[in-house]
Amino acid sequence: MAAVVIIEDEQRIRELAAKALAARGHEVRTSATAMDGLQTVIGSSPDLVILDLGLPDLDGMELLKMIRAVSDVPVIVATARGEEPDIVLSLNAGADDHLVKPFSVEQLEARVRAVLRRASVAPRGTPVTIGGLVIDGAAREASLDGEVLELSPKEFDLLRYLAEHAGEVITKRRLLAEVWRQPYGGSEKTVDVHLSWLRRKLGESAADSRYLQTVRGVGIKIVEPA
Amino acid sequence: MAAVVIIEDEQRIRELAAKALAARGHEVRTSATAMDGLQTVIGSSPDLVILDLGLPDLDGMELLKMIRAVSDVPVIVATARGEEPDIVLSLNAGADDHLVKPFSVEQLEARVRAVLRRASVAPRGTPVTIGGLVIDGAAREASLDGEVLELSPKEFDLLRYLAEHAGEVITKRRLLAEVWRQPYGGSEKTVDVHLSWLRRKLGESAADSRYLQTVRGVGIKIVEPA
DNA sequence: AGTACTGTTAAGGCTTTGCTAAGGATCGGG
DNA sequence: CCCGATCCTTAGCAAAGCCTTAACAGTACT
Repeated sequence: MAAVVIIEDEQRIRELAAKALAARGHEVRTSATAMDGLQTVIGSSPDLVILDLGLPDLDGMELLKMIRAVSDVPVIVATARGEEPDIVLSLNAGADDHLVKPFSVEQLEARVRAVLRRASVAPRGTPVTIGGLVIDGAAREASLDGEVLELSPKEFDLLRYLAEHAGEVITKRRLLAEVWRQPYGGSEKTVDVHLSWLRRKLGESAADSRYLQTVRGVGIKIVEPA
Repeated sequence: MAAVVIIEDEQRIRELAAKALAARGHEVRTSATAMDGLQTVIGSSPDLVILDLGLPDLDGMELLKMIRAVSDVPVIVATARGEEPDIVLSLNAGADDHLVKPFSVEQLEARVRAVLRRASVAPRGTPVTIGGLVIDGAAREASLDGEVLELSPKEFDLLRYLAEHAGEVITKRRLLAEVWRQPYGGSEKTVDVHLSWLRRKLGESAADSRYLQTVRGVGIKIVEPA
């Protein structure tokens, strides 16, 4: 299925989670400390990390940032009830989802499934093609009708996300959550601006667009031109 | 069933409501304060929130706005008798329904059922087809006999709602409640106008209609043409 | 014929979106 | 460690599109 690293100091929870995920066919590695966990993440390039923020040897948020510094691997953070404020911080620091302890095995599995599904939509390797548009996630390069586009990082991420959900209307809020990794705050105007830039680089405008279609009152979608 | 968060400072009411909903098979979490409530909502991603507007630590309306800023979760607001003006404000602020305290357990259950049913009707999944009409919720696109229709947001929502209840007569009030999200105020005339536009775009008129059939004195229904 | 309900059209105001520009942050090179 | 370049965000205005209200016309029951 997928390789998962669990970083959690409480033995009971660690083993419970490991067993549950292994039973679902995942390849699980566990670490009881932050330092060991970081090594494991670096060494095994997992598809998913489950990280307890309340580790004894290092503040979990720090570890999260360290992981983020070396990898884009999806991270689900776990906090004890009462530490909820950390959740928002961690999501802003790049976590993909969160669990509040104590959590049920079903909860865990559901979150893992959701995050893996979200992540595996981008099976880094196969470029996405929409009409004359080719988006190569591995090379981080996009081209239109054979011509390479000069996109900024955010522009590329935005285009890729839309392309991976081609034909589907995406709200600006969802883009903020998925592309900007800001599920809560953030201004939707920011998305407008990046969309405008993207349109320009794709050689189109809002009025005359081949790929990027505004759906007023809802959001935006990318479509294959007629 | 569904995960419900109850935010209510009066212990008696809180426990009564929690017990009633738990008995109906819901997974219930409760909070006595606004701040705890917000954390719980963020932390547990519930399917429904029941919110008392008369909280001690923060104006309920503020909390409602904060919840709305981070989530589309349906919210039922509760107010004490005499605070009715707040109801209108709260509905405008994004509440989905309301209860006036003291309320009976039956009242509560009925509202919860109604709101949950409403929310789950739209599991944006596969396109709905009625004769030559195809309504694709994900793409927010409708087509008639293969030709894409240019619909405004409200027109699309209206058509989709009717299509999801094909063959069933829907009152204008129900449309105001479900499509316009205005269970109380709002003019039914508005519905007439949108229906008229919809008919035009479907290439029909009230007299000669294939899909949209008026049922005088009751409402409107969409049918598969003979 | 009267009445209540429905259909249609037009106009005004409001919301949403598009785009430009400026300020500040970040990153890399020197 | 500093400087320059790039990029992201915020702010603001202009334009477009949409929704509601209102007024009037038509239609089916009584």
